[in-house]
Amino acid sequence: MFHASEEAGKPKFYCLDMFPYPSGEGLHVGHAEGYTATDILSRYKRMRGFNVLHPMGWDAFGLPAEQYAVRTGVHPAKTTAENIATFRRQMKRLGLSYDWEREVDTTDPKYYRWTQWIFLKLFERGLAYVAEVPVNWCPGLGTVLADEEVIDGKSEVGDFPVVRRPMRQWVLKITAYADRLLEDLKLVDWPHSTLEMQKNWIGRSVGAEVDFPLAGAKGAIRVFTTRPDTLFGATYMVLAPEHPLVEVVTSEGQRAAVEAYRAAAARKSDLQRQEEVKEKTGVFTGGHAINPVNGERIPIWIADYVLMGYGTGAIMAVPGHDGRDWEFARAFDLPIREVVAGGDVEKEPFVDNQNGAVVNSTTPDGGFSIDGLPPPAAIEKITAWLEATGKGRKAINYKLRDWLFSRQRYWGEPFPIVWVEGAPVALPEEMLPVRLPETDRFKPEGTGENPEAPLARLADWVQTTDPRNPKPARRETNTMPQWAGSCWYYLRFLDPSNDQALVDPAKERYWMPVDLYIGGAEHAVLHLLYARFWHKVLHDIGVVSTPEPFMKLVHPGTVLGDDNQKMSKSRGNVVNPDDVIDSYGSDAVRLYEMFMGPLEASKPWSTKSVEGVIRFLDRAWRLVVEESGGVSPSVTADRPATEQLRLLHQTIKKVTEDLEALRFNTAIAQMMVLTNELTKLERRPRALIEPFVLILSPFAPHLGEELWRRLGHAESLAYEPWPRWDPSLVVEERVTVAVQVNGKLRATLSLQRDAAQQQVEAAAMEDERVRRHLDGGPVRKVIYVPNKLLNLVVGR
RNA sequence: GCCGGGAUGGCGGAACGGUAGACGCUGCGGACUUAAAAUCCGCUGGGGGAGACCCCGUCUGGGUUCGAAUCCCAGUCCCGGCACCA
Repeated sequence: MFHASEEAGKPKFYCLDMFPYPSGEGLHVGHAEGYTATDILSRYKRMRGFNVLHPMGWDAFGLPAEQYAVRTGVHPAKTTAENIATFRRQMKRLGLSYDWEREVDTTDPKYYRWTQWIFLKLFERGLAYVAEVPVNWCPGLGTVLADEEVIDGKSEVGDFPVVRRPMRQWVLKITAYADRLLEDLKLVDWPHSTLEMQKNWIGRSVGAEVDFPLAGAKGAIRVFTTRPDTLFGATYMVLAPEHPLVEVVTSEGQRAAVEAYRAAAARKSDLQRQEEVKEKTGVFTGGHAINPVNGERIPIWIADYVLMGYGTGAIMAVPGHDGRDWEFARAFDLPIREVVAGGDVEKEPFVDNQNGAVVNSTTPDGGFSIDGLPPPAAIEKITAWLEATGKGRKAINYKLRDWLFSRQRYWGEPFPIVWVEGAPVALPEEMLPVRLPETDRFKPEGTGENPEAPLARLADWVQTTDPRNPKPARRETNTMPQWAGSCWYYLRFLDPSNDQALVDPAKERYWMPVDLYIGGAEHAVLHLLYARFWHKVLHDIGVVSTPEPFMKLVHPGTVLGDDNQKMSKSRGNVVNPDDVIDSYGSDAVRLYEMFMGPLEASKPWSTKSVEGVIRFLDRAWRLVVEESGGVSPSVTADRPATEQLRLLHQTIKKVTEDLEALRFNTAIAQMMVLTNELTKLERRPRALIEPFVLILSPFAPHLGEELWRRLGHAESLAYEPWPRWDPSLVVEERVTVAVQVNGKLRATLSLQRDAAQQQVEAAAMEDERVRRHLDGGPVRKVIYVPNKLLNLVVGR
């Protein structure tokens, strides 16, 4: 019934929900909110003549099913299939009009074959590589985690401690796309906060790289700074503890202290590091470097407030104009020098990079100076000079790191990679999919010292041959993270059973991009950034035609418990949609989800208020059906009165406009107004009732269809044309004009529409409530807004 | 600390710079009923008044304007994100 196919000449509408991880808990009322919104819109768009694609699928690889398997021995595939069945049943019960022929499941080999295929493309293009990288190792989970999966030094899943350690891992070069990921945010209509979060996550900053030659040794320390205007204020340098030059610069006398500090830093968990942010720690290396702008010999320290992963892993410290350097200098009694006037650097760092004037910044030979300039101009001038003299250059840095892409888990996509003599070799496309092998041991048994993925134990599977020749090879035993499958599922919906290509190009061009994407704000940086990255790679290799996948994005607000707290089992305030449907019906759940408040706002669930929307649905039912079940005799073939028609058309207009703007709550309120009026009538013209049933139907499809049938229609209303409103019928003949005296409301007058101003003034002057406040004084000024308001200004 | 978003009756929420509180919940009163439920009708921001009406009111304090919930400035509190990113 809701199958979509490409139809030339019909406008398309791709309406997508973020597909869920099918957890054992089943659907909750938070899911139902977003799904109802897209469903209402899909139904509305169908009636507006759009060719609507509205699919659903399962992000079914994931940790909970695997952990359940570890505990119980039940294969995750089995658990997953059961959970999917539950989700599907609940969705059907809610009347969600998905095209179920397009259902996809990321754990299906026919699906992950193409996930693996995309990985091969990434590998071919050098965007997937293996590296010894410092990773977030989570002993509790026996696996590594991406930065984004670590919250406050603990795993996002399970809340286990996480430590940093170097490990050989697959990494995707998302940083190669940093600029485009940032730039193309201009192309999409997304919530402001999400755009900001992505921008901050990418974290582009413009500055300069400057080389500080070592004193008494070969080489130089390269630093990145956004404040080259403060170069003359650098009084010391700091290397990250892991920085390779630490070996070189450390003096014999300091070696023991430096080694001890490095060892301690390596052992620290992220959590510990964070807790210690308040107090700066560090050790002098004994080495010195030469400040290239003034030839000064400055000491080199190591400290863990400098991170190896950002910039060059080394900084020039300008304590006068940087908060962290200032604290460090105070803690270790290092000199603080003012090079931008405007504050008092003895009391606090002066970090304003817009205002102030550069001072003490002239080369010893007097040949170059930025003194007197405000920081922005100084930055420009000195950067050009650094470049000209070969001491440095303009540079751009990103906070975004490459994406750690391997996990030591069973329940994920295997990599289409084998290892031959220590080198990764891509399997040819024809060998896909690389199926996940069967096992009954799901637990990662790795330790921090010797991480071992569950797949590594399956010797028969691991041992294989080089695809190019008979040489022995070992399979990659890590699996992909859960994000992999969700990076491109919106493309598979377009062509879900194609075994020749990820998606047929003609279908891709027809449906893409996604017109409306609804899903949780918790994916603002993770899923949405990764998916955009893959999409751009697919764009580069010609698989997709659009630069961005999701044009409009909306995050439904969190549905809170009736105690205004986040729903959680421990609080006991979780509402199960199945229960609510049992007692009130699915149309009531749909309607209430939308009536609670604006889609994007967080709002508390109130079962009491569900009864309010039930009353509305009952009233709508009784407009048409009498107690015996037959069509009510009050439904007549009468011509509706003008006033009745006006309210109908006002309602059609408001509901239509509100739907386009996703204001479901106010659309429902307007339909309640109409219902209340129709209820009062003893004779209800069919010409009023039928359009009302049609505009109600996207919200309450079960009720809508039933009423439509009883009104004598054999066909479903799902593809009936959406009612139109007549603009001339919408305007009222009589209007209420507010009369103010000095801006305060004193009276309201009911007048003929478009009355002349003199007429309105005259009527106002006669009104006792107005005259009383005019107090005999002259009317100094009159403001008149036609059909709305008259403001009389009196007094001096 | 930085970034983003909020704050309106007893509650959820409406409101192009122009009648604050639509719609719903709750509560109160009435009709129907032997009675109750359901349903239907009315009232329901605070204060004063017999009433006509009047005063106050959209987090706080200033400002712009004939007129501010709405725009500007300063602040308080709440929610979300980031957090030693040089």
